[in-house]
Amino acid sequence: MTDSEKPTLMVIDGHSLAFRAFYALPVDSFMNREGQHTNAIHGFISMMNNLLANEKPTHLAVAFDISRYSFRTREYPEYKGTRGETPPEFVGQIPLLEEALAAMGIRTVSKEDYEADDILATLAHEGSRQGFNVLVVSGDRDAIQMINDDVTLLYPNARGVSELKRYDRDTVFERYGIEPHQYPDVAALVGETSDNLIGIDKVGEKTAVKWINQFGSLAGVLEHADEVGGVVGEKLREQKDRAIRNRKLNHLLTDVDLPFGPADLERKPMNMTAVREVFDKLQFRTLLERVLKIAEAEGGSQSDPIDALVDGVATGTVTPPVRVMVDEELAKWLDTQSGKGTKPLGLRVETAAGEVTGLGIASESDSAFVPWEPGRPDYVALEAWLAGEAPKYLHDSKRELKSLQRAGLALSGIAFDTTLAAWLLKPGGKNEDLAGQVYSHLGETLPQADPNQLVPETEAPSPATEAWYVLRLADYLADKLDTGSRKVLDDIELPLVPVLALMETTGVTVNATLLARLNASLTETAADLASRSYAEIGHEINLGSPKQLQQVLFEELGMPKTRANKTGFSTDAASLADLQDSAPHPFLDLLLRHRDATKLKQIIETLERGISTDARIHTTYDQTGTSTGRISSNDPNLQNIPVKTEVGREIRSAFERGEKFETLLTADYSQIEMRIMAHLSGDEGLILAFNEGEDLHRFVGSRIFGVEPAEVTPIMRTKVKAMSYGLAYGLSAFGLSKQLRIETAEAKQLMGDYFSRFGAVRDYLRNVVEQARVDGYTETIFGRRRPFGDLTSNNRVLRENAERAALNAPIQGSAADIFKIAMLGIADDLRTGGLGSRMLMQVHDELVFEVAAGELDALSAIVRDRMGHAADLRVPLEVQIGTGENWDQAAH
DNA sequence: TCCGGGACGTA
DNA sequence: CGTACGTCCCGGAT
Repeated sequence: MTDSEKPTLMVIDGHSLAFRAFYALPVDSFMNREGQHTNAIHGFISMMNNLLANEKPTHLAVAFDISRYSFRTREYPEYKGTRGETPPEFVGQIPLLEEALAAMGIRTVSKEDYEADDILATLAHEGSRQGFNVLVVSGDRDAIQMINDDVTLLYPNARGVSELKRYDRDTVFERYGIEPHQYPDVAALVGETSDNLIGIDKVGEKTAVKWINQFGSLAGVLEHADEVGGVVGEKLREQKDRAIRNRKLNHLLTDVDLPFGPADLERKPMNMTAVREVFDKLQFRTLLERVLKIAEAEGGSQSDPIDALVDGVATGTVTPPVRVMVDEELAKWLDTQSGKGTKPLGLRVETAAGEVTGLGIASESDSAFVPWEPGRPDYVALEAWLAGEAPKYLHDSKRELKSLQRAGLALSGIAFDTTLAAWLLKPGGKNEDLAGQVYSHLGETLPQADPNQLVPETEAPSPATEAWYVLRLADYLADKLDTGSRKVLDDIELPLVPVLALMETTGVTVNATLLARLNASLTETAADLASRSYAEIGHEINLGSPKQLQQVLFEELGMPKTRANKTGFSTDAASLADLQDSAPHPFLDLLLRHRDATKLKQIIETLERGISTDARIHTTYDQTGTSTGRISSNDPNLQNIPVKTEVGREIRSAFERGEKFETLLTADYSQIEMRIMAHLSGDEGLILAFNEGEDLHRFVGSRIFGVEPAEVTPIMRTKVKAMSYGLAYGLSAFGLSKQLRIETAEAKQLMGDYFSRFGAVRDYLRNVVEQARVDGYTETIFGRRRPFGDLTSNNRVLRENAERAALNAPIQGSAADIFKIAMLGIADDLRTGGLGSRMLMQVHDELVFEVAAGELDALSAIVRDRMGHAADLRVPLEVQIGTGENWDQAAH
């Protein structure tokens, strides 16, 4: 067998390489959105990619130390004792690195009481005996002893891990003048500073090598110690115990008992979904591409997920044959499938350019494709089935419903939605399309037509087959849902689908003329502010460029440095306000006002782009857009329309009632999150406050400051308000002091006083986090769960972020539940009451309606009732209602 | 052309 | 060193 025919076993010392990477790459430049440092992971994976591409190992493992303690530290406690505390920025990266490697199909190994190098040596030894080419990748010089004719060492150079130097017998001899197996003898004499192993005084590499060559080995040297003359000879005789101890410690074990051998380390295919997920979390975009490329190259010969994507449905799965059905056959089939006691059917809508072109309908054993052409009379049965209550399982049902609606088809009986179910199970995860869900949940692959190819190599699956997969996914997901989540799905999310769809198609009238006028005026304002800004600093810059602003503020004007961010120093509004205090300059105010004007301009322009031909804006609500249970809005986002400033409210006033409608009506909950806190914490003081119906902040203020409610000053009220709201977010005394621009001590005092009066609130907030740490998730009043993993993380930033999110989740989430329940009730009443008024917008705790002529009182009653009774809490739910020609007027 | 970061609008 | 979002622009990478 020639070398090139031998399999290649690659074994890597994970810790030493990751550590090298950590110091080679700037720690501050590699951080993901959660504040997790990633430089070591990045460097390591980058090196890994190079190794995979260049060395093409057939067998591979990465070894990690479990701890810094091993049998060596037991024998010699000072071993590696010079190493300081592992930097905290490094520690948290190892588990993530292991996760990334696992996704890449790379095995990681470690063993209690042994160092990674021992595992490497054992595997190298075995591999060499079993006929492998062995590549050892390690940043530890002790690894040199493993080198022989079959074993090569790849050792990082001083610059990090991007370049690895190859050491084989010849290179070692050139470099040290000895055989690799003699290296530990040399090292024992010289010592190894990094391991805290002191050598013989006065003996350096040269002397040690000379002796070893002269006497063959350390044993030989010690035997002939008497023959060595001079001061070094004396030292050798005096300190030979050091050398003996060093030699004992730097000997790597080649017989560690491992539960597998080299042959078991054959490379596994990458799990592309997992790779994408992990790399996405780490925000490694370029690396992801490189990994994908490598996976593709590797996938060429063997069957792995990459090939499976091309080859179609994974072997072992038998999809029912697709029957094309129309006319009587379809009617008959639907009849037999959807009678009493029959199971739900999977439904999938096929569209091209937004138009429905066909439907897939599937049972467990049967799948039908129904080509769709509008107006065919023989679709009566289909239309009746779609519009009826017969249960249907869908993927992304709101989208499907809207597609059908555009084709003039009504859809009812949405009994399961795999998108919603997957979201409820993992509300922080990303939305996957059907093929993605099939892959990640069922481990199978749906063939995907490549949209970039005119003649696709692979044919897209029939909607009928897709519908069949929807059924299977639904079974799988339903099984994973706990009863609480299932109830949320059945009682809240699924019924909400048609309600949201209706709001989207209804849209809201926007006065384009008014927006255009506002835009023009803001354009002037912005231009004026810009030129005055330039005059202040003596030249023109792009005021929208934080980078150029930094140049002006901190270099040209020499202002004191603000809060640091990744690109330098912050120029956000809070920082600029601070600067106005410490280094007043007219430029600052002009800049802020310019920002304000351009921001509003942008919002207006985004809205203008969103106006449809019916003069209305149709947003899209994303029912799975948040981790807490809220709905998000996009294209355009109607949940962030300005309200706080005068000009902002002018934008709101462009949202008008539709022509045939009497007025707009807005309804919102007052202080719903605080009420939920009162309910959940059971704090008698807070509950009393709400039941008395008194101004909450005034009530709380009087308790905290020990004055009569009437004596609570506006300043006191502001402080109390900020704190009350902040509590539900996990606000710290420091954060409170910054927000209110008061001393930290005062903020501390304020919080202390608050908690001494409303102690149950503190107990509750604490308890939420503790419970979540135990359970691994938080739960809303209605059983909606949000999982948390990082509550037990060793990384402080991650852990504390998770803690704040966890304490907020039940509060924000319960409010979302309550609000959705209210929406369902209102939609129900509107429908059954046959009202012409319409629900238009949802902004978390506010609803906007269009009131049909003569329905104001009826609608108000419905809204008040449904919102006020959406949940049975220990405090009342207060609803505020306002009306007006436009959204601004309707506010209260 | 794409994408991350900064900034900022809302609840 | 306050939760939850979406969108814009800039500037560097591609």
